[in-house]
Amino acid sequence: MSFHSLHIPQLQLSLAAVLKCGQSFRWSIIPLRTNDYNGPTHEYRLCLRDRVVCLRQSSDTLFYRTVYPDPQPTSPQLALRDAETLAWVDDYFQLDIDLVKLYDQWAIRDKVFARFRDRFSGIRILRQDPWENVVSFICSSNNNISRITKMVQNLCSHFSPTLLSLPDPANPDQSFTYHPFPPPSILSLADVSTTLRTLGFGYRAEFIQKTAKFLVDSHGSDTLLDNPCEASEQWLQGLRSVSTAEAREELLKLTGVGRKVADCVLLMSLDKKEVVPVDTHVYQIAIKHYGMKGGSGKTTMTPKLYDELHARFFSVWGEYAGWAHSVMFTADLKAFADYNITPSSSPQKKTSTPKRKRESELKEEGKDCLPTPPLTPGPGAISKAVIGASVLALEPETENMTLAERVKRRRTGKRT
DNA sequence: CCGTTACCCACC
DNA sequence: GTGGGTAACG
Repeated sequence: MSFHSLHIPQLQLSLAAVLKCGQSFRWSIIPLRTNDYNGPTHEYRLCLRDRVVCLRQSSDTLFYRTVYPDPQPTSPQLALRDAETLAWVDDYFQLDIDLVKLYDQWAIRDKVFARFRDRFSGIRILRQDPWENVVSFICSSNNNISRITKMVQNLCSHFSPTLLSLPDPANPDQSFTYHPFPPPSILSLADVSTTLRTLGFGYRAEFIQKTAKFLVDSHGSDTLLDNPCEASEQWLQGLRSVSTAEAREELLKLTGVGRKVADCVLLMSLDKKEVVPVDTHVYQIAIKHYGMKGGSGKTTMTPKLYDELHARFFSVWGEYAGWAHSVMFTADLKAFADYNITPSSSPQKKTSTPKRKRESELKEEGKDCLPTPPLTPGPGAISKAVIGASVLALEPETENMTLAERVKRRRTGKRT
C-alpha cells in the first residue's frame, strides 16, 4: 500500500510539466494536502489495462505504487506485478534516455533553446500506447487541451467498464473511478459514432469509429493468451520497428489522421524521435525565432511548407528534434498553470484558461541559432541507461529480481 | 500539386 | 469571428 521510490532528479523528469503539456490526456492530477514544502504536491494516476499506477514526485525522487482490481494478487504474485509496474514506468518515461545531456546538446546548437532550458527542464517525450495515441490525437484537431482531456475521459468512462475506484488522497470521503482505454473492437461498433456525437465529439465521432473499424477489419481483433492486446493494436506497435516514412504512410490511411496527427503519433508512441509535428503554432515559433519566412497574412499549411518547417527544425535540433520541439512547445504553452485534470467521476473543476493567451515566452530576437549546423553525433553518444542505472542502484534489495528482467526487456525491446 | 471550404464546439 | 486539423472538392 505504500510507495516505492526511484531516485530521479526533476531535471530528468518533471511530472508536473510532462503530464499536462498535451502529450497524454488521460492522467488524473490530484492536489495533495501537505505541509511539506519539499514533498510532493500532487498525485498523478493513470489507469492501465489491469491496474492503476499512482505517482508522486519530489525534487529528487519519483514515488510510485500500483493498485489492482479486486481479486487482489497474493503475496508472491504481488512482487512480480509490482516489478511489472516498475518496468512500465521505466518504459513509459523512457528513463534510459539522459535528458540533461540532450538539453546540453540542444543548448549548444541553438541559442534560442538555451534561454529556456532552465525554466523548462525535465520535459521529455512519453512512450505511449499507439492505439490510445491515435484516438486521442484524432480528437485534437481544431481543439484545445482541456476539451480534448474531457473527451478522452468521456470516451473511457462510456466505452470501458470500471476497473476500480480509489479515494481522493486529500479527501478520503470522495473517490474516483478508473476505466482503461477501450480497445479498437469496442470502438469499431456501428453505433459508436452516434454515441460519440452525443458526447460532444463533433465530426471526430465518425473519424474514430471509422478508424477503429478499419484497423479491426484489416488487422484483426483477436487476442493471444499471453497478450491482452488486440491484433490491430499489436500491428500498430509493430510500426515502431519500421522506418518513419513507412509508419507515416500507414497512419495516413486512417480517417481523421492527416500529416500533423500522424507525426504526433510517430513521435509519441512509435519511437520516431526526430519527428517534429508542425501545427500553426509551431509555424509561428519558426517564423519568430528560426528565420522562416512568414507568409504575410494567412498562410495555409501546405505539404511543401510542412516539409520545409520539418527540415528546418531537424537541422537545428538533430536526431532528437521531436524531443526538443516538445520543450519549446511547452515553453510557449502558457496555459500551463491552471489546468486541473480530474478523473471522470469527479466534478470538473472549471478553471478555464484563456487558450489564446500564449505568453510569448518566446520573444523575438531573430534567429540566433547556428546557421544550419552540420548534424552532430547527437545524443547517440549518451551512455545508455544512465538514469536507469541509478534507479536500479537505489532500488530496495527485494527488487533485485527486477534487474535481470529489465535488462532483458531492454535488449529485446524493439526500440530502434 | 496548390488553394478552398465545411465541420463540432468552445471561447473571444 | 477564430482555431493545436482533416477530408472532399475544384
